Amino acid sequence: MTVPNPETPSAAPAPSDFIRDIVAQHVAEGRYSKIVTRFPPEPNGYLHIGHAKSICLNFGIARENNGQCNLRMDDTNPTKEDVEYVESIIQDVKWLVAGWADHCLGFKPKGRVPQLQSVNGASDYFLPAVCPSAQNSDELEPFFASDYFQQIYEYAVALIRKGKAYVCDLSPEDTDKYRGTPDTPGKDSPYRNRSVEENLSLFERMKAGEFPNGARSLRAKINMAAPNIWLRDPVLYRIRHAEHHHTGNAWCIYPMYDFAHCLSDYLEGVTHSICTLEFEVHRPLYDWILEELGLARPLPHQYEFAKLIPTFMIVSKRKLIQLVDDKIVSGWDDPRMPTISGLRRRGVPASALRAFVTGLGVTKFNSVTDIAVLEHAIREELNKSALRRLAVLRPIKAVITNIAPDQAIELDAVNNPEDPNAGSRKLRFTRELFIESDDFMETPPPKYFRLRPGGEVRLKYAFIIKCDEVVKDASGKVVEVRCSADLDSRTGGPTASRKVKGTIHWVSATEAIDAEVRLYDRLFDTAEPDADGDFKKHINPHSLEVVTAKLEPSLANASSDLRYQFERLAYFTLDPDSRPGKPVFNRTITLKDAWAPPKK
RNA sequence: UGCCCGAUGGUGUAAUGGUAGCACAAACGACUCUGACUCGUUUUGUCUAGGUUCGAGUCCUAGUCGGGCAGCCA
Repeated sequence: MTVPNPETPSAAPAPSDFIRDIVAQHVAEGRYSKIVTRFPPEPNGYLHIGHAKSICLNFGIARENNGQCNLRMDDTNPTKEDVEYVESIIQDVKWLVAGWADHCLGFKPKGRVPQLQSVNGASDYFLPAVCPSAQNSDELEPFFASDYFQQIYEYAVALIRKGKAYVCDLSPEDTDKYRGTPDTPGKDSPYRNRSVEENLSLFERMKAGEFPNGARSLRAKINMAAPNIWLRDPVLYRIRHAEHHHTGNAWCIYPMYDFAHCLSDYLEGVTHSICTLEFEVHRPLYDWILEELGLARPLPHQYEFAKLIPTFMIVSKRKLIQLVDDKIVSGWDDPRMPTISGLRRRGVPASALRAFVTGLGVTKFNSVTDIAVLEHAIREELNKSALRRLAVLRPIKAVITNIAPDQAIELDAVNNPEDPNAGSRKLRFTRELFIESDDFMETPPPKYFRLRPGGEVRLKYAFIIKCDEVVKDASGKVVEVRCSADLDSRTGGPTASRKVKGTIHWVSATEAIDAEVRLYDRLFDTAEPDADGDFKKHINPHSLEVVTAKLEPSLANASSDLRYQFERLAYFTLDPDSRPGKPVFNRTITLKDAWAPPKK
């Protein structure tokens, strides 16, 4: 059975942007034998919605060009990284890409490191990818920059031999001072002109662990007066006596991002290295390193785009960590978090996330994306796929006085009006019901077309009822409404077509099940929570409200693989906290509500 | 007063020298056994000043405004 995939090129035009234009041109020129991109997170936090944009760009380009996109841990800083993050990243990427670009997901055999090969007579390291959908993925793993430490070390030695790198004894503080500022040139390190032999020996001793952290570094010898700060003899290697999550204690010197990244791209045969705008000024260094090394195969090139900044969210790993550590949220996967795992738990389908980010486009303009665009993408997807169910979040009792206490009337209810194949189910109508407290008002404002004393309303899939009597408790609060049903008005009945303005949802009080329902809302109450640098001041106090709701009985068998629309309310998904007989539902997003009750 | 990048409705984005279009948002209306969905209508835009050209959002020059860069972070 093949279901038309709305994301296939035939159904929707492939996205176009300045990076895809460049790739298309390279394909036309036959510049590379295969288009290879990569998604290279540092495992020092969970992936968030901003990463989703990068993932969709990199995997999208791979997919559109029969290429591949390698997942690579950019793990060159042992003091900040952890396997917990490695595992969450793998899970999140697989989830986002599943059924869309998993055939392009580049992994490698476990433990495999770059192999020496001969290219045009030159020896050359290379580590090709395999794509897991075609292989046994238990034997595969993502790429790790740390798997290349030996090769990267050898490249450093090659640079030293060329006189293009030197060991510097300046302390980190002095290195800063010598660097100058953006508008004043730096000055040469006193160690800049050491002999190749001395550099080789010192670098070897750095590797052997003879020096403490910070005592020496390996630096590229470029130009201390360069207008671009990153060309002022940047540090290539630093000493870090620390255990690494992937390489253990094998190394005490670790390459810096700039040195490791371009070489990792090269080793994997990456053709297009796509990153965010802040790396633009690093590009000359990226190119310098690869060019100086005289490598055998075609070189990768770096392209930059503007990252995603959504309103009502913060997208900074450092700040996200604070939300977790300060227990403002329950964890990285709290459904209010902008993390991929949070969005997943919230009930956002991967396809909606993909549709959202691809609809954004790719440019170099620093923009702010209205959260409404994300919400629209979620509703659009869920409207097509969610099963409709009846549920009452804040119940008040409605007694239908002309139904006998032991009577139960079976009714048909459509599962999804947008999808005829979703079928229908039976609902049982009884004398005692619950209706939404919002759906009854004793003294309603104008244009309120729900239930009121003496008024009529249709109960969805059932009868038109009339409110005859209102029962209040001692404090005057309405606790029950007593109504009579027009028994001819059920679907298909003689008076079914009677015009009644309002239709409300209901559940049988005698048959409904209880469930914990978590009503999530935006985590922040202002569009740009970090604009004043103090995002914690702007936490929305109503970002989570928990209610015990009354659900139609079929929801006892809800599946965590499915999405539900509680009619007239919102979309929901089952939370992993659910236990047999004790379901927990998360509100993904409300339905749009064009009715604005008059404000007092 | 260094270097790099950018600027199109409220927001995001398209137009690759030839009618400024699309989406979201907003407003109004139609439909409705979901005040949902769907459909229709409407409002709002090329940063400024020069120049090239028959013709400029697009090319050139200058300016203005915004972002990035001074980690042995990535």
